[in-house]
Amino acid sequence: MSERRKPYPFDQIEPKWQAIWDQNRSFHAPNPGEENFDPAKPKYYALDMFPYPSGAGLHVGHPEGYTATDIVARYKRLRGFNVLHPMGWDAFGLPAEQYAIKTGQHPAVTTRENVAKFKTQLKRIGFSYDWEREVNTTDPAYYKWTQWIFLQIYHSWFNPETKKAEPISSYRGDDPDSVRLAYVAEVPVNWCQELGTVLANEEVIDGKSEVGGFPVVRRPMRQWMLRITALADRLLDGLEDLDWPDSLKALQRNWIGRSEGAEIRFAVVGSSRCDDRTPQPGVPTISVFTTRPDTLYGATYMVIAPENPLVDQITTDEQRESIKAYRAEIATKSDLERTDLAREKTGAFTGAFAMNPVNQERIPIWIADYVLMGYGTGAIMGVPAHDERDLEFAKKFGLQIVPVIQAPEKTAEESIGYTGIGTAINSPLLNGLSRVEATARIIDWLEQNGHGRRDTRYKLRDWLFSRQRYWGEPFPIIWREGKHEALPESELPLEPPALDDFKPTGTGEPPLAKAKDWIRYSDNASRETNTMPQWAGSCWYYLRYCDPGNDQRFVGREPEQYWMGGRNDEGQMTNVEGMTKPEPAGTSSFDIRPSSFPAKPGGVDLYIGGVEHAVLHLLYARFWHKVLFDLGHLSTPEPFQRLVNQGMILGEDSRKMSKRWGNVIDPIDVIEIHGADAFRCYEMFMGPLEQMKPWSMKGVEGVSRFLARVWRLIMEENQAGEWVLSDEVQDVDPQKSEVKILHATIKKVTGDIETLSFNTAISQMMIMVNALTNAPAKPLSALRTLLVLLNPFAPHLTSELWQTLARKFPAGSDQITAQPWPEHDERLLIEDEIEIVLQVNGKFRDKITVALDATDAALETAARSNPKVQNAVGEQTIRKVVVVPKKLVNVVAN
RNA sequence: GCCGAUGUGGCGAAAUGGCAGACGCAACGGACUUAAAAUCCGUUGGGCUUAACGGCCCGUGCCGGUUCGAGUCCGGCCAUCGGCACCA
Repeated sequence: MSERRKPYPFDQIEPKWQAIWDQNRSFHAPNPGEENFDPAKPKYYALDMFPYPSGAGLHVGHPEGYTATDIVARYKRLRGFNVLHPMGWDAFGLPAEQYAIKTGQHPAVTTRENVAKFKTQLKRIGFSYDWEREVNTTDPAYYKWTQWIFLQIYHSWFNPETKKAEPISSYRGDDPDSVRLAYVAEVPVNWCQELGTVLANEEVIDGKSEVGGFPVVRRPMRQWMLRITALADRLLDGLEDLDWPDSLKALQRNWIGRSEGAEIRFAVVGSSRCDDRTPQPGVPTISVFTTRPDTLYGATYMVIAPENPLVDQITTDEQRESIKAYRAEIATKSDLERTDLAREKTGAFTGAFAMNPVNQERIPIWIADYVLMGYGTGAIMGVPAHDERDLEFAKKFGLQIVPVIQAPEKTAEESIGYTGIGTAINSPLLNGLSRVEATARIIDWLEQNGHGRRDTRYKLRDWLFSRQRYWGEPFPIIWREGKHEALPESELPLEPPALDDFKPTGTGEPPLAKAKDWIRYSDNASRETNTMPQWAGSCWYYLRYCDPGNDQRFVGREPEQYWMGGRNDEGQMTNVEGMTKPEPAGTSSFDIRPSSFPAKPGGVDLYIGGVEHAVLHLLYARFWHKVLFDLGHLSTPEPFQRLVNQGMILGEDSRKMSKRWGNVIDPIDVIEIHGADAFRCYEMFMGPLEQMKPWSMKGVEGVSRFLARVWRLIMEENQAGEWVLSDEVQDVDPQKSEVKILHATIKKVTGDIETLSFNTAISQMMIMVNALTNAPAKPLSALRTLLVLLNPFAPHLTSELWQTLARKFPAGSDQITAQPWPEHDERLLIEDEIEIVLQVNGKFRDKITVALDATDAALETAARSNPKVQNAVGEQTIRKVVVVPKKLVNVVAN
């Protein structure tokens, strides 16, 4: 077969350089105290979301973010940073186990194979990972520390006074188990029969499992929970100083869902007489949560959730049958049906009445499924005049509607249904007040009279942390006489038992329960049989990278403080004490000087990954990080300072890549044809990183042509068809125009890498290459600078060309990775003559070339005398002339 | 319904409030070649007009506003995508 001629020999140079990088440990980042550690270098931590190594291998979506971080990592190294750029494997979890059940192969085996496959593929793309720091969440040496961190959480509680996680020993109450950050609760969970496990709320989409799309039902079970809600405020407020996309911060805020309002207590009163206002003996008051306490006078009924246990206590004998019927009807409905917004409101009257504490009105108590047991107190006050749902309900059941907020320019009657900001009416204590004033006053009143208090509620639920699966971290917990206790740290890691049959039992009992010997801990104690969810390992992997081999601690203090310790970015290196770099080491391998840099909450300088992890991984990891920070194990309150979501890459047909459409692109196929450098550059040239964009093979060819042009700037084919250094490459001074374009390119590429605008950086380099292509002599200095600029994007090609140049023209080093990043000289960008745009009434008419120092008056004169300007002005009178120095002249006429 | 993105040629996209469409793809024309591929050079938003050089008008989802000047800023719509959704 006649092999299609390659535009340049990437198939030879790419493996060559990958081997050299491996041998030279080119991308190994030394830790403080290690050989070759240079304390004068600032650190930079560029992190990718590590992949789940599936059997399918990489697709083109994976390397998009990876290429972006790799470019930044290589760029920062050239700028003199000590760069941490690691990779690892998030390998516990459902898909491996599902596959194992299907094929009978142990998940450890398939995981090993898949990791090997992924690693080979990643290496072929030429990523500059420090593979000596590779981590794998399924490695006992790794999950030993996942289990250890769980124990730290288990041994902690959230102290509401300090607003911090603290060791449980600081808790003064009598029931520590009720406040632990890891606790056991009998809770209604999302049970998936098909997967044989419970799932987190986040893993359930529209009543179906995110993995597999199987039906999910609610069912009460004993589960491990993590008290993430205790940190809700901290997680919310901590977003403030992070360099994350606003849209992503909004997603997290939304998910946490803080609502501020009041809890109000309503006494249940006797139902026998219509004027009976005495509290029912033995019946507790009903608490409601509302964000609109200012509408309390308009509360004309109450609704409690059908599942609320209070229903049994308050229902009157006359209503018992209809309540029972309604509850039975609700029980048959799925969550999906129940939350169908289009559905008409339903409900039933309990026969009981409550007393509105502010005006002593007797109001009926209903049950209805539009009130959810899981939010607030499972009961609401109905204010039909100023809440859409309540209004709909009140109209349907003929309940009283009293307007208590007057909308601007409307009558009281017209204000029914108004939910905006207005003035309080029909509310003796509040009349005339604005919403803010009324809310403050009624809360004061409630607190003073013992009817309620200020309160904040969250949509966020505690994190359901246990799974009934085999392929996950076992809990380091033992049960003795019905009580849980921590496994001693000395017994970590706790490895799962070797099981031949790891299928789910189907009963909700975890597969680990089958390992009778393993479960038995001692005569009177047995092991916990649940496993942790997949998110556990990914909650802290970025910390392990800092010190992956440490067997004494989950991460050494010094490496953690070095890599995570604030953001030592250049922008901040100049403004404190005139310092440009951390001072050289003293007695320690380096000095930690937290005061030297303005505090940044996050430690990782750049974190790139998919937006699908916005509320799962990114929230969980922040939660663990904050707990570990509070407990004194970490030096920053947030894990990730700067976060970017790469956009999805679609198939050539603009549909989501999937086997179903047959539009999946395999990166290795692309690399076979065009080489890794072209693949990398194309992925970055497609468009803005954050944007969703379709793949185009033609586009790859275009970028490949660009790289071939770079190659041919420097190489030519001799008679024998071999590539040799071109005679046109000469050690001459570049021409003036070439100097200008060179410095413009340095400026553009440098700025664009900092802002991750890789597409425009590449386009500028194309412009420069196009300009050099037909130059009779190719100036060596310009070529060398170009190669350094292009190196982060196309590392193999530029390494090879650099080395080739160095043979004929010896430079400091024949390794391009040892070169400093070039700096542009602003003076070389300035021209002596400058183009001025002439406009008439804002419309472009002509452009003229004038001396750089032309005065405004001279520009105006030139514009007025320009024939095209005169023509456009015609008979009109010139009213005004706007002169923008060095830019344009706009003649205003009419 | 609420929150958040996005809307520019045939396509992917550029554009500190100052020449809209850089760069690339596709298409077309030319050079080289016996020929093709590759490579190099050129044209390429739409319309009107000129024998030609050229000239003129329109154009960044829609409507309005601010401004000497708006793809960009402000207000109101429409469409597409994503997230949340009876959250009190």
